[in-house]
Amino acid sequence: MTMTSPHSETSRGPIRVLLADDHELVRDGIRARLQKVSELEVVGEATNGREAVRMTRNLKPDVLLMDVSMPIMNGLEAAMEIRKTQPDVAVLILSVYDNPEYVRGVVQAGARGYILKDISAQEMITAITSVASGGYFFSSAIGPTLVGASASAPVEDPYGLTERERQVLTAIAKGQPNKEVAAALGISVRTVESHRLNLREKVGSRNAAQLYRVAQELGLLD
Amino acid sequence: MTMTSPHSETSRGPIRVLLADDHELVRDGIRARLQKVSELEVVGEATNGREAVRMTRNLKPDVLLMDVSMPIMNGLEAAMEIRKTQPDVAVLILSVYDNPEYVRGVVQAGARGYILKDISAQEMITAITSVASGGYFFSSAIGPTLVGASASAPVEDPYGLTERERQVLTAIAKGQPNKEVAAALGISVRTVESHRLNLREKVGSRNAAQLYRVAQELGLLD
DNA sequence: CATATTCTCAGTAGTACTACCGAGATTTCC
DNA sequence: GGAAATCTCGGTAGTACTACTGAGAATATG
Repeated sequence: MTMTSPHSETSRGPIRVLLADDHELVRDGIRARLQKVSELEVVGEATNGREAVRMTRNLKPDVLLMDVSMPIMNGLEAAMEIRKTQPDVAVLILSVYDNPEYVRGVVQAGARGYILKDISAQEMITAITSVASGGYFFSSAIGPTLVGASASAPVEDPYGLTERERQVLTAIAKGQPNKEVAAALGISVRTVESHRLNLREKVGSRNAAQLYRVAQELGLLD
Repeated sequence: MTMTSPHSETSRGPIRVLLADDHELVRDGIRARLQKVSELEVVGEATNGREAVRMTRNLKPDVLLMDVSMPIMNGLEAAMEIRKTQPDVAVLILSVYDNPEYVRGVVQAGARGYILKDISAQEMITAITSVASGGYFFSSAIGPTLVGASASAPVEDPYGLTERERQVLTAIAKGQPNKEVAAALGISVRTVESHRLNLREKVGSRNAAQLYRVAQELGLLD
């Protein structure tokens, strides 16, 4: 609700950007891109999270463009630290993962945006401008996960569940007791129990309460 | 994953914007704001959702800046229609509600952004540029709800749970059996059972599997 | 101070789930 | 054709959860 004095490039000169990435090549690439635009100014480069936090304190940039995976302190930890100590700095997370399980955590960590490394120069500039002026920006590929749903890609099943097991899991997650699941699938209660046992084994949960989590994780509940 | 040919103002002239709001005053205000920027061009104005859909088809704007509440067809319905028929058009939703229960629905409806009417001119321009270039944009006030959790406001508990009940629910959702919950809270198993019973009664669930859902809904699991 | 709510705990009984074991039928794959 | 996986079902036993009733103690609430 409370705005943290967003940057407005029409009023206060160029947007000051601090880069944080452990790969020099990437930093050079970003710098090359941003140099072409007069509204943006790269004021420093950090090679890990801790350095990013320290440099943010000293340089007071408008935007911190930061990779997630870095040695010593990763981007998420750094983002959390900065939210606490330097809330005026807009953190824009850069990641290679277009399977963005992270997005939720990223926003919770206080970041103002999440962009992928395959983003175009134009989009990157737009993203920086967006977060600098007080908004949240996300790459287009991120969209579906913003609403929690797994959307198009039904999530690569990390547990190796069979089709039948998924059916049973879905029913269980809806709160149906074994008896009803059995009736719904036209099999015996014992069979459902078997599936249930296998399910818990495969996903490593101790009881029914946990199965809901897995069902949701697998996107079986939309 | 698939990009829908995002607009890039460096390559193809001004961003073509279609306005949709049932209040002329608001449209005039937006138009006045956008006119000051050469990269933006207002190509038309609609006064309701149906008109917005039709004009989108004819004018093929890059961005449709649309109010949520409009007569005949509201912004959400229009957004869904446009996603189906004109997926290349980026829909940016304008709303007065800073209590953004809508955000989830807005994104699901296919919109690429959600901004509040108290937004500054600069931010509005940034938002339009953002969605035009393929990203998602959200006003800063929207942030907390992006992650589902209510962040600052601990979610209005719709069930009227007591503090103790929330503690028990949290433990149950983590998969702990009653015995462990009892030990963790320093009470007897019977008491935990009582709480559990009351919980299921209050939230209307039949078994443990469902309780996880509620715990998550209440934001007890972060 | 009376009332209500919350939190605590117990008895009793029934239902549901968990944990093993084994095993036949079917399909898939090499 | 044999191996492997899947789906099916049963026995037995123990643990966990559900359902209902009742009730004392502490804490708000009026």
